[in-house]
Amino acid sequence: MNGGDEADTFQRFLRTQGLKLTSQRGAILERVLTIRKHFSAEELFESLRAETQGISKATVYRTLALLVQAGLLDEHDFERGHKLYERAGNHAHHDHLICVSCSRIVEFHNDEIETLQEKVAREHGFEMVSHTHQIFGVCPRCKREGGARTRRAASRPRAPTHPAP
Amino acid sequence: MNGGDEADTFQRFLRTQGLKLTSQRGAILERVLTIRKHFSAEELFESLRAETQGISKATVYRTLALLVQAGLLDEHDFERGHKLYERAGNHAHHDHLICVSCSRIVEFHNDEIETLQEKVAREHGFEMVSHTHQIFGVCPRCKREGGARTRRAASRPRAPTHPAP
DNA sequence: TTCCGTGCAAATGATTTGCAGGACT
DNA sequence: AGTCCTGCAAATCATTTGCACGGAA
Repeated sequence: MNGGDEADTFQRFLRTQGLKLTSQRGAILERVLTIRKHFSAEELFESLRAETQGISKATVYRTLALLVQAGLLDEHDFERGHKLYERAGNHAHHDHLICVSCSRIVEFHNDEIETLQEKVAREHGFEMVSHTHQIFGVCPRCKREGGARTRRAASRPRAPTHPAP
Repeated sequence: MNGGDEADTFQRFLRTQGLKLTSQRGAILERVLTIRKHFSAEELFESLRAETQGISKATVYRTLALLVQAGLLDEHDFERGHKLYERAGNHAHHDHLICVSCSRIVEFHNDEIETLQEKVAREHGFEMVSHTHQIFGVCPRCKREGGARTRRAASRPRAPTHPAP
């Protein structure tokens, strides 16, 4: 579950696909492993552009896809037209609470909900494969401060994509 | 909860915004009210293009946004880069089961999950505003038939955006 | 008469892809 | 040698927007 393991996992994955571990892929993996929060392809690209002698955006996108396939990253669709990634495997499965004011993301896990989901799927004859569960709300800090804070692009006040329950 | 009501609601909404109920907006609302399932802007546009003397795609997009604001439609982000809409208010709140094979969408509602969500939000100090909950799996028909069926674009085998739980 | 709306086409913006020269095995 | 890769730029694709003319209140 440390970097070495994940480099090995990636290495192995690439081998099974007849692919190679290039310096760019190595640099991307290494950087990705240092990021603790959710990040976009763009952010990763910017972060790499500086130091490493430049990795193209196309390669970042291509490598992120590989890392997702290898099971090292999870991919989320919190905001339309803007995927976010996070390290997989270092936490147990979790879903997300998202602040509608500052876009902060907090992870949560609830066994009862997990169980109920399975049950719902079963009741409808579905064999559950995966799920997405996002709760949108106002985080404690924004409630306190009045909510004008913006961490990521909460500027365009994206109406929550969902009706209030 | 019939068409008349919703036309009134829209009319009223437009008035409060200083907007007008044009023939195009009327035609779009009318058509939208006849659709029972989830639909995309593109599909709505195609469906209108035929009969009405042609409504531009831009107007469809603009009007869909108004209908969402007016609370007459709910907007969902099931597939990346492809919003789907559905009539609001005629069913109680619900979430979705989505077949990973044929893209069929089945609605579900589970009070226990709803309650637990509120609880999770509260425990993290969030004031819940809305949520999105999608369960991906193989529907009964696809399980039976082997799953090669494609209703919508299940062609590009969009890897589920989420890790298996 | 005065905004509001519409259609058209061009602009977006994240992501993807075609291509040609490079690199690793 | 033979693939696999990368960087670049051009291509996608759903959605949005700028403009100039037509229309409802």
